[in-house]
Amino acid sequence: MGRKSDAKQRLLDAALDLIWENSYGVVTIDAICEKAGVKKGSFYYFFNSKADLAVDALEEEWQAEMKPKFDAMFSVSNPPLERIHQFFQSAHDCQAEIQKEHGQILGCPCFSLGSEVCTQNEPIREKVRETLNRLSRYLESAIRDAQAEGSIPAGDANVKARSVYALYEGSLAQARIHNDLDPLRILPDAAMNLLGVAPSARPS
Amino acid sequence: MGRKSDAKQRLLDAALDLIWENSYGVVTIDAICEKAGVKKGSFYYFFNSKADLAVDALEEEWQAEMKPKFDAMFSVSNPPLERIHQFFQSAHDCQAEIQKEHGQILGCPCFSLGSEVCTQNEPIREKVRETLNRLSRYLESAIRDAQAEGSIPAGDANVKARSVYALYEGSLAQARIHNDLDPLRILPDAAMNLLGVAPSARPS
DNA sequence: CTTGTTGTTTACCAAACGGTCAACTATCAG
DNA sequence: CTGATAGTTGACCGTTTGGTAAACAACAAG
Repeated sequence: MGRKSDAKQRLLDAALDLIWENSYGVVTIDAICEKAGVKKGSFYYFFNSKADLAVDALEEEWQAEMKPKFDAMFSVSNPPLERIHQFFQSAHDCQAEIQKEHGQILGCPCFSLGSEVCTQNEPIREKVRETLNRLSRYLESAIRDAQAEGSIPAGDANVKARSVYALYEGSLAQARIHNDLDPLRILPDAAMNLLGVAPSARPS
Repeated sequence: MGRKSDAKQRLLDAALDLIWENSYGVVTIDAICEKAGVKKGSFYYFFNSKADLAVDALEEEWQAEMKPKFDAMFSVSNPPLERIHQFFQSAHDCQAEIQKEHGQILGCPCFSLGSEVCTQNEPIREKVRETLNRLSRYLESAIRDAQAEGSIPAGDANVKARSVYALYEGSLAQARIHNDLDPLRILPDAAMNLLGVAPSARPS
């Protein structure tokens, strides 16, 4: 019934790319349409506004890219400290690859977008919050497991997870601002310090 | 010789306020002029562009607000751990006050602005870098002093400072996104954990 | 083949935007 | 008083922007 098209998907991809590389405010609907190879009339057939598109793009990105990746990375079949370490290592490796391609470290699209528009657009803010919370929960669970096996001192796992997560996002943003991988190189060690893991007990 | 005016200062103040509360990209020159009570012709008498104004506003903010504050806070007459603790405590207190006034936590204007425009405007990026480095140096010096007096484990003070600073900025941005003081409440403790300070040896 | 549904295109509009300019005004030095 | 200097104003321009609407094209089910 009716015509088929991948224009909506192309719009989602183009929008995320442009916003990630630049910023939400500076990316125009016209620019998204041009990058996606879609006329503006079609844009408004699929979405009501740029904010609408952004919310959908964030959800898409989580479902298609991030969730599968984190499900694998935080698999319970890995030792908890290994999961956490892998998480930070992967942040470094991903951004290194992005820097090779774009000549620029781009950081975390969700966090950058959230910090930019959280005072201006409630739906986007809510979607960002949701995504960040989902991510933080992976850390929290791994921390709890690490505590259970005794490789991390006791204490509120939720609080610890949010601290570690703040360190993570802060390091990513710093890397973006300086276009320098260094903050991400020292990140795994800093995270272990923050969690109180003895240097001798750390994954490589 | 000639006419006197505080229009330039009013423009700087208005721009910083608007960008801080919203974002760089969404704030128009017209809006800045209106808030400052200045006609657009005068704007272009003082500045060449919005980016120009932003660079000047950042420098102004550093010289007039931040530098004096940090010079006092990181005074060598305070014990080093006290300085660091006070730094994080003040982050909480400042944002609490802002939240009372604006109904919204605004975070660090320099970091938010930097993360937003660093891929689009080199002069702003450079000024942000400079400001962030200046700030990080206060931490680095305090950490070095703390190590010298033995209240913090040894290790590269610069690396430690940048980790702590990433935690700081990440927590501020998180507080902004969630409009929640919680990340800042747990920040002082997290910083002490990150620095490896024994719970018994911490400032109140 | 027809008909309803889904998607595409083009042209268009009004508002907002960045930026310019020439005329005007206040102030101070001599 | 007279310039020169520093700052102000309002009108204006071309472009970009978000947003609309109506005609058109592909497709599938009956």
